[in-house]
Amino acid sequence: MNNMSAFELSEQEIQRRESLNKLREMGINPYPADLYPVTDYATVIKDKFEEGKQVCLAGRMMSQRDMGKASFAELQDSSGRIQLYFNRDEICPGEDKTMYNQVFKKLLDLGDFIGVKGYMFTTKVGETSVHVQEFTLLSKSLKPLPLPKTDAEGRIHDAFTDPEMRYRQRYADLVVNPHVKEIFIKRTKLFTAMRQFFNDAGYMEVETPVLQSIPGGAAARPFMTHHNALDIPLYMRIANELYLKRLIVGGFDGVYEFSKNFRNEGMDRTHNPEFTAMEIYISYKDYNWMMEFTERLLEHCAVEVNGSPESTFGEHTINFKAPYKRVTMRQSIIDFTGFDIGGKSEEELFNAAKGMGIAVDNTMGKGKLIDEIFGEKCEGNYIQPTFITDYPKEMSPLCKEHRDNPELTERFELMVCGKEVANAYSELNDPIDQRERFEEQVRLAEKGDDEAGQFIDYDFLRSLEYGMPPTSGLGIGMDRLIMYLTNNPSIQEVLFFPQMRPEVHTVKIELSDNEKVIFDIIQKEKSMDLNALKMQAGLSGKQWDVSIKGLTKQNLVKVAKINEELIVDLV
RNA sequence: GAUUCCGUAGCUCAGCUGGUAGAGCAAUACACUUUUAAUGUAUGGGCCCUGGGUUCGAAUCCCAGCGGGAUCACCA
Repeated sequence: MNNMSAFELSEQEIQRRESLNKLREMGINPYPADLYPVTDYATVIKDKFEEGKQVCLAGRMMSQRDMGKASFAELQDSSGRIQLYFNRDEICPGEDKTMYNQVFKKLLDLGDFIGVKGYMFTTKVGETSVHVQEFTLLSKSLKPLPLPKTDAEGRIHDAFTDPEMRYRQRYADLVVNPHVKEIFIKRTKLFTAMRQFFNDAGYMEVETPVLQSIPGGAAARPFMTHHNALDIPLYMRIANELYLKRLIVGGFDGVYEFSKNFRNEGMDRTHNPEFTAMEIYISYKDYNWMMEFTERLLEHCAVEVNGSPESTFGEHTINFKAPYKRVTMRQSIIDFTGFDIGGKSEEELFNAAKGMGIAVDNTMGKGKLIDEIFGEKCEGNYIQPTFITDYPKEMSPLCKEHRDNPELTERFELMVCGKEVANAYSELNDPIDQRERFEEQVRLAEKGDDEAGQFIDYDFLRSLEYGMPPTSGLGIGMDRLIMYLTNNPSIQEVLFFPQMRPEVHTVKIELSDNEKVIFDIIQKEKSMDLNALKMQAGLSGKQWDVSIKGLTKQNLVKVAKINEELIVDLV
C-alpha cells in the first residue's frame, strides 16, 4: 500500500491540505521559521507542579475536546503529555474570536505542532494542566497519525500494532507508542553506560575501517562493493577484530569500538544484515581477568539501564549481578549428556554425537562435533548469565591455545537465556601459529566448511610479527544484549530501522481511451513492431502520435530503433 | 529455504455455507465555559494487496504472485 502519490490522497489528507491553505489565506504561516522559546517540558512541570507558574512549551497536539467556549487538548513533547485548557475569551480577549473559533477549533488537526504560553493550574477533576493564554502553530501535520486511545484504567484501544507498518514508519510508531521510544532510550543508555565503564577504566574509543579489502575477524558472507577510483573490490566489515589488534600492536593499552558489522546472510528474529558489536582489547590481560571484567561491566550496564541488576525476559528473570557461574565446555557436556569429551578421538566423538541424535556428517572435525553437541544439548539450558570456557581449538582460529591443554583454547562465551551474548579470548599473538591457523581455515573452507574463513590477511600477520603483547579481547552483541535488557524477543524491536524488503509503489496512472487501446495490445505482446502496433490499434495518425507519446512519457512503453526498424517494448 | 497464519476506511477490527461493504475511534457540520476513551445529533469516507480462474454473480471459493508475522532450518 502506498500513499506517496498525490493522486491517492485520502479524504482526511485532503481536508488537512485545505486547512493548510485556509491558514495561509489568513496570514498564518503553517511552517514558520522563527525559533519558539520553549522553557518547559510536559512531565517536568507536571511532576514539580507550581500553581500559577508561567510556562512555555511546544509539541504535538494529540487530542482535542471541544466544549463550546472552552476546550481541552493534550500536548505531547519529548518528555510526555500534559493537558491544555483553552478558554475562548482568554485566547481572544477582543471582539475577534477567529483564533479560537476558526484556527484552534477548526484548522488545527491532531498531530500539529503548536507552542503554548500560559500558567499552571489544576482542573476541577484534579488534572494538572496548562491554562493557555497564547498559542502558535509551529508545524502543520498533513497526514493523520495512527492514534490509539487510552481509557481511564490506562488500557490502550486500537493501538498501532501492525509490525510491518510500525517498522516501515518508525517515525509514526515512535510518536504514538511511548513504550517503543522507551526501548530506544534504554538502548542509548546502554551504550553510554558501557562507554563510561571503559573510559573510567582508562581505555580508548577508536574507529577502524568499515570498508575493508579483506573481510576478516569472523567467518561470514560479506557485502561486496567496489571502489571506482582505485578500481578494486571492497567489502563491508563483518568484524573489526583484526584492526583493533593492530592498534594493540601499535602500543595502545586498551582500545574499544562499537562496530556496525554487515553480514550477507539470512534474516530472522535475531539476525539483521547490519548489527552492532562492541569489541574491546586490553593488553597484558588474559581471559580469566576478562571474565571478571565482563561480569562487572554487565552488572553496571544493567543497573544503569533498568535501575536494577535484574531484568525480565519472557518468563525468565535474569540477574546480571556479578559473579557469574563458570563452566568448562567439557564439564557442561558431562552435565547434560553424561559424556566426557576429554581425550576422545574424532571417531569416538562422531559416534557419541550420532548416538545423541545429532545430525552429523564426515566433513565435521573434532571441534565442530563438540560444538554441535554443546549447541544441541547444553547451550539452551543456561538461563542465568554463565561463562562457558575452554572451547576446542578448531573452532577458534584467533584464540590462544589453552595453557594446560593444546586441544583447547583460552576462550569463553557468556550465555544468557540459552544464547551467546559475549565472546572473549586470550588473544593469539604467536604470528607463526596464527599463520598456520589461517591456512587451516582455508583448507577447511576448501573442504566445504562454509563456516571457515577463506581469506588470509597478510598485513595482520605482519603486524603480529612485530609483536603483540599478551592481550585479552571481548566482543558483545549489543543488539542481543539490549533485547535482554528490554524484554524484546525480536531484534527488529531494538533497531530503529530494521531491514525490510523495499516497498513497491504501484503508481496508479490514468490512461486515455486511446492510450488504453495501445497499452492493452502491447501488454499482451510485450514487444512488437511499431507499424504493426499502429495498424492494430486502428487510430488516426494524430491520435496515434499523441497516445504513443503519452505512454512513452509515463514510462509504460519504450520505442527502440533496431536495424532501421522501430520496435515498441513494454517497460 | 520449508511450513503456517495474515492482508477490508486514517487506525483497530467484523463481514457465516458466494448476492451491490459494516462497527468503534479518527474526520466533517452543529450544540455545549473545567472535560479527560468528554457528550449529543447529523454527514462523508473503500482498486476489500495484485493478477488470473470458477460462477449469472467473488471481499468471500481455487491458483499464482507481492508484502508481513510466527515456527523450523541456516548463522564460530
